Amino acid sequence: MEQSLQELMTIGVLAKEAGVGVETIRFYQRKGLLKTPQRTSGFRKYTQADLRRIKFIKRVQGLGFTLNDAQSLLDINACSPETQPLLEQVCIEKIDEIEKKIADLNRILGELRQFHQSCGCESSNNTECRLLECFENDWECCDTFNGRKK
Amino acid sequence: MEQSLQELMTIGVLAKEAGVGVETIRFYQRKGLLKTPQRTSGFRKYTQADLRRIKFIKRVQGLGFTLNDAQSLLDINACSPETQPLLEQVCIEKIDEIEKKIADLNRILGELRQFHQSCGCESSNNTECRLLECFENDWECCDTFNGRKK
DNA sequence: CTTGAGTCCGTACTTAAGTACGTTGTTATA
DNA sequence: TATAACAACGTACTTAAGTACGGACTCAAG
Repeated sequence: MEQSLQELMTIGVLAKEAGVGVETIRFYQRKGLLKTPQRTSGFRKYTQADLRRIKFIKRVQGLGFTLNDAQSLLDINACSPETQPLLEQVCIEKIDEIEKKIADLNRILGELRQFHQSCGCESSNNTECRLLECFENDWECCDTFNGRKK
Repeated sequence: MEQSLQELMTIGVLAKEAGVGVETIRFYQRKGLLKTPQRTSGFRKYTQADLRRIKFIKRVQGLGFTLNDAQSLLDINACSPETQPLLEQVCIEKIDEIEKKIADLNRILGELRQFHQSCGCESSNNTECRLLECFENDWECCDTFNGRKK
């Protein structure tokens, strides 16, 4: 796992490689997401491991995790027998959270579709259907307002 | 549509009725989501229409819209033949957005479940499987790291 | 040797959607 | 009439995840 010294990157190169801004890296460091790198004459020097770490962060972030989540995941990075229960718990919690989110969004989606159907597009000559009322009472009002019975 | 004067509410009553804080109402007014109400001796007085408006805002907010979205929706409040295409477009865009979100979360969920299965709990003596690598390459690495072939 | 690009640092700003604070003014009730 | 409860106002604070700024420093190329 030795790092050949040739591959050390400046912050700018690392930023470009990782597809983030320089300031983002400084920010991550302030947050403790990246450990303080070695320096040569004041300049931060980064390794491939740092690059992997940032890519990891961006990836889990893209998966709906926060930076704090990412931090937790990084903290329990090695799946040793000790950290495993912790990791498992984090996973279970996150799975649960995402399942809830999906259920929520599906509910919203259903409601939106219903609204779109009954109020938005079908009836072209409805002067009575007002959005405010349509959004009240779980849309049961829409049909009435559109002059059609339910 | 006349408003009997008896029904005018103070900001506190309106807040309680709408299930929001007083400061939220002041904030909505500053944002232009509520038009400046009439006053009696300096105190804001609100109507049932204001209450409906706030309930509308909270409802569409619960549907995943932002306050700016709510503003737009309120602007095109009347579903007249003119505003209808606009309304329809807003709905379609939002439906699309939510569908994407759900698809994304489902993908994440699958990946997390897979990760949980292959890295998190099953294999108890894996010292090699590291979360970082597991999250790379869409987790195809996990099985390998756990010493099992795919 | 100079110039320009890159880097350093601390600090302030950004967006969204409020929440909290401190002071002053009004109203309803005991 | 006194006092508590409520209202008004402007301002500042909150969280998340950065982005921007300004002045100083360093490095590589011409």
